[in-house]
Amino acid sequence: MLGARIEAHSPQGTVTVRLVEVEAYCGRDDPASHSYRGRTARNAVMFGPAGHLYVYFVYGMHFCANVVCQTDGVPGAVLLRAGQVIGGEDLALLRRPGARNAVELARGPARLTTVLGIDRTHNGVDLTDPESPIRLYHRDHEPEIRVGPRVGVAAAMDLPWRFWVDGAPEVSAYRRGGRRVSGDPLVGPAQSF
DNA sequence: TTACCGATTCGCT
DNA sequence: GCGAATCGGTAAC
Repeated sequence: MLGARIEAHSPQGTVTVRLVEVEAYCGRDDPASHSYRGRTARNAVMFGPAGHLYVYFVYGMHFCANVVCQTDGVPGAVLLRAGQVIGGEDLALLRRPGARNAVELARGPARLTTVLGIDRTHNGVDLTDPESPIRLYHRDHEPEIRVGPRVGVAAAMDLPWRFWVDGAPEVSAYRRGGRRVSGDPLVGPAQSF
C-alpha cells in the first residue's frame, strides 16, 4: 500500500494523498490490535471483507483510519499513518489551518484523517467502489521501503510492523508506547530489518 | 458503576 | 520533554 493513492471526495472538494507510512494490525495474534479480544460493535468492520475502511475514535478527539486487509471473517487491518498531499492542497490547508507547511498536512494518523475529512460516518465504506467518497488506488511504482517498530504501541513492541517510504519527510517521529518504567532503556526506531 | 488509559496532537517550558 | 484535552472501550470492583 505504500505509494498508493487515497482520494477523499466531499461537497467541499477532493483531497488526494500518496501513502508514505502504514502499520499492520494482525487480528487475533496481535495484542496491540483492536480485534485481539474478539469481535465487538466497534471493531466489526475489521472482521469483514478486505478493501473496506475501518475508522475509530481515539483520545476523545481524533479519528484514525485503517484499510481492512484479510479475507472475510479474519480480522486484520493496516493503519494509515502518514501521506503526501498531491491534490486539493487548498482544502487540506482549510481543514488543518495549524499546519505550517505541506509536510505537516498529513504527518500523523489523526492529521491524515483530518485532511481527508474522514470521520465515523466513513466507517465501513468500500474503498474499491468508484462511487465511494473514499477511494484507494494502486500505486504506479513500488517505492524504497523501510521497516521498524510501531509508533505509540505498548503491546508487542517487538513486532516490526511499521512500514514507510524511505526518506519521506511526512513519516512520523518514533514514539514509544505506554508508560516508561524507571531503569527501562529507551529504544529508538529500527531503521531496517 | 467506576476507574483507568489509549494505534494523538498541540501548546508551553 | 511534559501535560492537557476529551470520550469510549475494557476490566475490575
